[in-house]
This record gives sequence, C-alpha cells and structure tokens, in this order.
Amino acid sequence: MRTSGGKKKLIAAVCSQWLPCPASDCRVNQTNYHSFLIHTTGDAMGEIITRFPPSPTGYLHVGGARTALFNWLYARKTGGTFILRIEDTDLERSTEASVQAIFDGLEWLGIDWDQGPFYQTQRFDLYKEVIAKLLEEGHAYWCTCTPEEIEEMRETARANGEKPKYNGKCRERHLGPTEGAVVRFKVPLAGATAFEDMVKGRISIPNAELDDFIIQRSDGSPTYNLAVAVDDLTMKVNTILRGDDHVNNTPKQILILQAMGETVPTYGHVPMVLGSDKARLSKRHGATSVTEYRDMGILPDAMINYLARLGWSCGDQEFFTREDLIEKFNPDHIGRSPGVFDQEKLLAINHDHIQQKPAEEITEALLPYLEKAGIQVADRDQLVKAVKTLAPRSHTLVEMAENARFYFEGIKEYDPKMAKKAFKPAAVDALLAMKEALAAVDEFTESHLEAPFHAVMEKLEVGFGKVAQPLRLAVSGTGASPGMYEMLEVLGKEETLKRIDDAVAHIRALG
RNA sequence: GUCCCCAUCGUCUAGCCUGGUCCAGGACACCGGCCUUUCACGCCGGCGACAGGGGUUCAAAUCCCCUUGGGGACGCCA
Repeated sequence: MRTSGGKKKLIAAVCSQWLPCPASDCRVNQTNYHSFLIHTTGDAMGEIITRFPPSPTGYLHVGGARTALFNWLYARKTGGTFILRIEDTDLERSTEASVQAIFDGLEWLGIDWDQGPFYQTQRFDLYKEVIAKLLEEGHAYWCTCTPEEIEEMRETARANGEKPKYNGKCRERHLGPTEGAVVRFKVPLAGATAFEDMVKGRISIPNAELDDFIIQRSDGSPTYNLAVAVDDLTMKVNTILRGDDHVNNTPKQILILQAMGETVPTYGHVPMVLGSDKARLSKRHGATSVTEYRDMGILPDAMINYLARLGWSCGDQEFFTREDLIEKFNPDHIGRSPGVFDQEKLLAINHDHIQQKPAEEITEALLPYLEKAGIQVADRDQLVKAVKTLAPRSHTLVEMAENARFYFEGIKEYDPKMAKKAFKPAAVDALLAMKEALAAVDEFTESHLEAPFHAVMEKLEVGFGKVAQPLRLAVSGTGASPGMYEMLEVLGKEETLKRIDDAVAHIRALG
C-alpha cells in the first residue's frame, strides 16, 4: 500500500486520545446534550464506535454498501459498536420506501447494527440547541441574503477565477432572527483546517476555500454538516469511514466540533467506486443497487467478499468467508486509489463461494430462485444432491436454478444441435441396451452405475460416447450436463428409464 | 475556474511507510495444453504493468520535485 510516513503511528495516537474521554462527557452534560447521548457499553474504554449514515433518497447502492461494510467490519473486528443513522434532514427527497430499501439491502448483506436506526428528523431539538449556542457564542450568525444575491456573489467569484462562494455580507451585521433568514457558520478567514486521514494521510484545506456555510435553513431545519457533527459527537462516534466525496465536508464538520469545544473523531476517506470507463459508478454502468445483485443470484457472502476486496486487501488473499473478513479486516490496508467495479470478478467470487459452501446451505439459498423460476421440487434430499452436481458449473443462483430445471421437470425439448448428432437411428439400440442394463441395477447410486455402461459398450462394441451422448441428451435434454453417473443418481432409476423410453419414441417418430 | 485527492498488467491488487531479496508476485478476464463421456471443475503454461520527465542515492516501483492523466468537491442535497 502507498502509505505516507507514520500513518500507523498516527492512528494509534488518535485512538488513544479516546481512551480517557471523560472530558467530552462533562462538557456534553453541561450543555444539556445528555438527553440525546447514546449509551454504548465501554466507550470510555476506547471502544471503536463506527456508523453508517445513509440518506434515504434511494436504494442501497454498492458504494454505500461498501462503506457500511467497512464500518461494520471494523466494529465487529474490534468488538466495538456499529450505529445506523438515517440522515433524513432533506424533507423533500427522503422517503419511507427508501428507508425500507436500505434496511433490505443491509439485511441481505448480513450487516446488522448495535444502535439505531436513529433518525435525524427526530433530533431537531438537539440541533436547535447547538445552533442557538453557536449563535450565542459568536460562532454563527443570521443571514438575510436572498438566493439571487448569493448566486450573484458566486458569479462574481467565478469571474475572478475564484471558487464560487458566499462573500460574508451578513457576517458582521449582527442580525437577529427574522422570517426567512438562515444561520451561517463563521469560518475562520485565515489558516487551514487539517486532519490525519486514516487512509490518505494528512489532508489540509485552507479555510479561505470554505465559505460561511449554512447550518440552519430558512425553514428552521438543520443542514447536513451541522447534523452530522452533532450526531457524531453525541453518539460518541470516534471512527468515521466514508466515501471520498466527503473530504471537502470534513473541515466544516471539524470546525463545528471545535467551535463546540469538542475533540474530533478519526476520519478515513475511502476512494470511490468507479464504472468501467473510470467515471463514478452510476446506473448507466449496470446494476448499482445491492438488491439487484441479490436478484441476479449473488450470495451475500460473495458480495461482501467482493466489496471488501474492492479497495481493501490482505496480502494476496482473494477468497474470504464472513468470519475471515471480520478477523482480518484492517483499515490500514484500505487502498488510496479508486477502483473499478468488475462484475466478471464478482461472478467468479460468487462461483467460488457456491463451490465452497456446504450443499445444504446453497440449497437453502437456492429455494427462492427455484420458486421464481417456477420449478417445483418435492424432495429436498434430491435437491441437495442436484445442487452438488450443479455447484461447479454455476456462477449464480439464477443460473443454478435454470440448470436444475431438467432434474425436476420433464424434457420439453431436446437441444436441436445435439439431437442432430446424438439422436441418429443407431442411438435407439444403445438407449434400449442401456435401459435394460440400468433396469437391472438394484442400488441406483453413482458407484454402481459405471458397470452397466461398460457392459453395454462391450456388447455393442462401441465407445463410451456412442452410449453416453444419446443417453445424456435423453435424460437432460441437452449436451451440457453434470457428470453421467451422478446425474443419473439424482434422477433416480424410475425417471431415468422413463426418459429413455421417451427419447426412443422421439427418435422413432423422426423416422 | 478554484481547492482537495489519486496514479503498478485490460480489471482488482501485493510490494511502497522501514530503498537492494522485484528484469515486479497473486487473482479475474483472455490464449494454449493436460484431464475427460458432454459442459464445467481442477491442474499446468502463456500474454500482460511500475504514466512521463527530472532529481537524491553505490542502488528507486519504493524518497523528493515537475508535467500529464484521472477522480472528487465547490447547494437553504447528503
């Protein structure tokens, strides 16, 4: 990893800062935040407290899922606490359906939370309190500039080759609250706000780059940066792993925290997930919602394995079980450069997980996909056996369900290409001979099914292919099937014989 | 435009902090072979990268600078 000097040391230093943190408790109590404090066990002992704070404006996308995963993994690995917080201060765009979609996504991935879900809309009193205090102490001020005026300021700045910003017009006007006024945070004019990022190292942003951003809208609601800072503080979050796109928000949050006289958490900014064209991953690149991958037949464990390895590494290891991930996750090995989401590799990892997991587990996971495919399975044991034969040749559960179909439904159509080759008139003799030989087998299991083939081959003086290919097509309807003996065992004697009859009739009908 | 961040095979990455063991390792994909009753699995092999340029050094993928390229942010969104 491209680690800037002394990163590990710094993380340790920042962590120890949280070991004896009674000070923050005192201050919090003084300002009456106590009613909002989240009670976590042992946070005074330096426990890692992480959080995932989605805004409910859509489904859970893969980038968000990865951030959630990293925070969850870190909390689980260290025996810390993982908090779920719904950032719904945007009353316009937040929806109940999105909240549910996010829950669904997290549940599917097996990411559970210890605290929450907390909703920011239920904490407006707290934010108001903080804003009042900030106002009182001169860290914030009322602003009556209209959106049009502000747009003008931005234009002016742009024309001067500067970053478009609010120009601080109301900063020293000492206005009081009036209808339609907003509250702005007073950002220091000089200096810079810097922090030690867990993944990127030291990041420093000149305060002059920031403008006096709004912390309370004209309708009285708090804005994102204010709410986040207050929440992270009162929830005692001490480790924040989040997307790269938040780097520019970090100084704002730090400034608010410092104005409140509080210590700041440790931040770690994870690079974005990109599409194949290296642009930020979006819908035009394909599926971006984690539940779409569920629908495609990806195993949740494979998904988190893939997501974890996209931007994080543990030497050369590629395959991780869930337990492995928890045991080995280490934020020190989060990479600094953005990564391209590669569905091919996800499929490959999924394939590995399908092969590694016990057939019983895969069978259980397969059930909903069979149902969706309209495939009825009466015998669960038979299904488990079928799964064993299908696992090495399935990349997704959807594919596996489809490949399983021939076991449980009769053959509707023989693959025309194969039929042309294997269903020649001569095949009838082979099929009939096989029927006779198989009918004589008492124990219809894989190990007892080889002998009848050899008997027939000798009798008819033909090679294996001449016997096996017509039979394969007869019982599976296709030229690509699981191994012959295992397949016949799953099918069972009765069904096998019936399908041979059907095939013979089919060939004879062809004339 | 301004600021911030990033830069190893097509892709995910190891190595970089603590320079030499790296004419750069693994995985996906691709190509070839083996195995084989099909399709797969598996195994073996191949292709393929330190963005460019300057330094520093006996020695640089590793440290420094510049250039180029990419990404992000610049909202009464989060």
